[in-house]
Amino acid sequence: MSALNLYDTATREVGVFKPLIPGHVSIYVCGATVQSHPHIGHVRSAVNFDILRRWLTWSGYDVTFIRNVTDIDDKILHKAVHEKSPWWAVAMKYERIFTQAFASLNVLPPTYEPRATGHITQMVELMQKLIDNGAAYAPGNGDVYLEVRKLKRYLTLSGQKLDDLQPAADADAASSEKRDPRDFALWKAAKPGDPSWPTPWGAGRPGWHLECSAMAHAYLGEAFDIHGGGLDLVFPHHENEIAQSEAAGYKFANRWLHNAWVTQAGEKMSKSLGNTLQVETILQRVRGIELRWYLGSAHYRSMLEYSEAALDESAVAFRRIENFLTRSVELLGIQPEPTITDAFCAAMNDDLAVPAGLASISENLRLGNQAITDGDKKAIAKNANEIRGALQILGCDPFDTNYPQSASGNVSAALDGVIQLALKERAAARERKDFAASDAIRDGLLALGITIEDTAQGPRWSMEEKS
RNA sequence: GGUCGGAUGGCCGAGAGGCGAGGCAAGGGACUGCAAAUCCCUCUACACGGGUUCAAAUCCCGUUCCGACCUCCA
Repeated sequence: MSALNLYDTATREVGVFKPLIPGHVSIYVCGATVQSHPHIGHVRSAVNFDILRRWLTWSGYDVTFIRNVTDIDDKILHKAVHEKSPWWAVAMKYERIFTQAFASLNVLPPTYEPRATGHITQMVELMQKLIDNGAAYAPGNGDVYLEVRKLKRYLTLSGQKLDDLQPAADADAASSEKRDPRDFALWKAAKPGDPSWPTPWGAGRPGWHLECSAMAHAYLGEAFDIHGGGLDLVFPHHENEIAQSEAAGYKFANRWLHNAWVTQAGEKMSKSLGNTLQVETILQRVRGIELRWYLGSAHYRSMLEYSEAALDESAVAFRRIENFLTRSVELLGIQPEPTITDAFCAAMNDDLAVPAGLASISENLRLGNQAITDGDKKAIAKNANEIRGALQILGCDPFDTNYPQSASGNVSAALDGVIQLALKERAAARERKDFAASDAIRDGLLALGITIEDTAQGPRWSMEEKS
């Protein structure tokens, strides 16, 4: 088996992945700031990292996967005013919606999912360490800032130079206590009415995603293998996490992975552009497993240009695969045993080249369908096993009970009985060449969403499933 | 202004010096009472201009266009 190669944003190169502790992989992924409904860009990120996680697990690693929830920030407070609801109620409401969205796409729950507000103690400890080290300062107004000029390695992830940055909007030095306009707030002094927690420097709340540094350290220690997130987090979010963590003496992340966006008309999906597509909306069009197949099918570092046509096409393609697996179960009487082919393995090991893996699934599908025609049970099983193995890594295994399964036993048995009666009538009509009658039965069933296909093994029926 | 990505056939989408990934659509064929499903065959390509090389979609230089980030976006 080839070794896993992964891209690293810090070096901009694909290289062999070597975990810090053999056999174990620690991952921290920046999760949601729970201030609104998830759009499909959010869940793409989750799907991409879920595929990474499943692949690592399949490869034999023991994976610790931390994905945080940021449940306190300016936007949440803003939303709380807007929704006339306490900030914590807003955060919890959207957290639940995110969790629901992840679950409907079969994104595995993280090993642990820490919330920012549960880690104020760790943040205060981290700030104390930074102040003791001379990297941060508290000017006395309740804020705590990181002094970026003191950091030699600042901005190495994004490859920028401090002096080239456009000055921040709040850079009017007169009103600021900052020593440099580019210094960023680790902690923000409480404004009247805002939630706050006590610290040695005054009551306030977390500033610039201090929580990610604090929580990554709390659960993964001084150093960990992979830090992930969306491409737009590279700067400033991840730069600042690095700055905070390294200035505190931590080694922090060994490797950085960033997923690209879902775009529309070439533009990133974002609230400010008003072009977001909510997960709940898309799930009225396709099932969760189909949305996941669509989002996972592009390479994680490529932009995914959304269109309804592409989504529909992708869903149809998935149903073809699913249909083959269903037929293989009908013909063999057992569910496929997941197997990973060399081709799929090589693709995944090449920086998670899912599109190349999809080509190998296509090959399996072609051979599998051929095998059904030939009645070659051994070949049917082989290809079904290999397809199911690949689908399992992609989180799109139709037999996975995390996805809604078809109707309950006795209802579907009754339905099957009713349809078999109709099919018997149709067979009799065909026998006496009364095709008008036989087609009427088929059309009638089709109108109910039930498709009849005549196969070498006799007629089979299927019903379109809703998510 | 700085940093970083991208442009591939009708469409989607890989590849990163030689052998035209794959899918969808289209056309033809097989099968079928007809459908559906399935299989087989065929077709179309690397934004532009130079250069390096025996060989460039791939490397180099330049150009055009598109996008992202530059202090609370996945």
